[in-house]
Amino acid sequence: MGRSPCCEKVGLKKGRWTAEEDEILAKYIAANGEGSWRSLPKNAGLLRCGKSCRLRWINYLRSDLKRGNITKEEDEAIMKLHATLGNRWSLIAGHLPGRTDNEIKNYWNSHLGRRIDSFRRLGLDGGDAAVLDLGTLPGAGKRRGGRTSRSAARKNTIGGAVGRGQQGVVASPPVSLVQSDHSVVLDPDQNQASSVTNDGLVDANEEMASELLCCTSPMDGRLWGTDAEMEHVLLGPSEESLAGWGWPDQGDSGVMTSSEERGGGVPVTSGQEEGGATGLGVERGPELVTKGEEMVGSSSSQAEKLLDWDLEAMEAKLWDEAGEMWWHSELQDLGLHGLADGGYQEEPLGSWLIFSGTSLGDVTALGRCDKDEKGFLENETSRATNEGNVTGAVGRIRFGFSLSLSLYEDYSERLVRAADDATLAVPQDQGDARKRSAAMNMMGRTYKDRSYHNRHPLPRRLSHHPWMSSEHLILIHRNPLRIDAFTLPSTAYAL
DNA sequence: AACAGACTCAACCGCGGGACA
DNA sequence: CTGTCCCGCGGTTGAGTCTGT
Repeated sequence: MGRSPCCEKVGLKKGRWTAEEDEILAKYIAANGEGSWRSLPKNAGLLRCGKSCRLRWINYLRSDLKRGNITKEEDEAIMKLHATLGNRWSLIAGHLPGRTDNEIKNYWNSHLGRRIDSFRRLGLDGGDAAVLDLGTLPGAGKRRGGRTSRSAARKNTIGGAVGRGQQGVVASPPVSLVQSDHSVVLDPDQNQASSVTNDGLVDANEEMASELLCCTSPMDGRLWGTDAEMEHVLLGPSEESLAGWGWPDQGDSGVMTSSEERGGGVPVTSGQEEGGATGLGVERGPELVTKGEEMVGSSSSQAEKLLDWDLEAMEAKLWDEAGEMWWHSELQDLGLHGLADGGYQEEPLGSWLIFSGTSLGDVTALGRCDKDEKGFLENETSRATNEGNVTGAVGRIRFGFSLSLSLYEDYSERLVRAADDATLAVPQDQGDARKRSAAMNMMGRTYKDRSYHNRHPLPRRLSHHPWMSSEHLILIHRNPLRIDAFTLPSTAYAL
């Protein structure tokens, strides 16, 4: 049976609300209270659908709404909450009094995405300084377009002393997962339960969300504390377990071992910290911090199960024949031809698989790279990860460019990243404005190819890993088999 | 000055789930 | 147990505005 419409649509007004309609709605709710949205328009004399009335009230007319721009504190809170709760805007809004889910959603989709683009990055050589602050580049971080002025003016004139009815504010749950050092350490058993039951998952994440807003320690951003958590990230709610893989005991100190020491690749940490300290207490720029340990071959069969995920299928799409065609097209679209003969050289594929995800498990980054590309790609992946949402990213170095490609978003999103990466490749110390301009202009390219979504579906198996957070990154090394996990300190958000 | 397109954000849409008969 | 109503949520759209060329 088809669903009945929420209201009789014929003859109802749509689109922008007028001041008169706002006044009618506000007066009616002041007199009668919220609720009964279906019957409200008729009773109030509005030619609007009940849903539209509700939306207008919730998002605009309520008297307790904050007016004005998102503050820095709110901005940081949104970042942290999103890392934990994902796109559950209503929950996030519940932690930000006076802000609506719609407002936060819009803010995230515009401001924060832009913010991430100005993310300070680490150098390829693991040196001290960030390579480039995109925020200093032309166009970066610059507000363009929009209707803020008029909108703000309207907001200041509309919505007066109307009462507020019940609203779905989420009460802060008791904190139970946090240790005194402010790092969140989960009991593996609880973690298991949370992975299995959706309810547990929601509760635990909300608890973490509340705690994240309470913490002031530099450890704020840490969500993982145990290898058991990583197991669940990797294996999800599956019955399979990595138990027996022989995870070395790291304790909960957060002290991590540099994968550089084991793998001989580019240092993951920036070099700002001697001795492979955690970096979680460092106040300057974002850093990747290794967390994982070497995997020994005794449990390779289980490891192979892990690697036999749909990751394999995805890899094939990305890197095998079809994938190469795709790369070819991609590069041509970007006008990148690298080699003198107009072609480009296929580099030997490395053995690193990289993936990461936003909170609640949407994988946001997947790729693999050669060992010597690892450091930069990790940075790239971390950036993609911090961009959050459902974006997937595949990074690779070609001709000095690191292309980041979205698996889920449309081509324009991918090209923005690619252009952004190209910008990074521009020698800034030379002040070559022309090259910079060319690189930045690539950001203007837009494509709409939704079919890509259908051709490259995300493996369901990788979805909904409860402890995946935008602050974390996992790398799976095939030979020798090893899994590294990285924690991005919360300072990564402090731009 | 005109234009293209980037950007914001209010509003719409479809769906899921709870309540209830 | 089933069907319906209603609410609320998250994703998406597109009008309006601004900026760069």
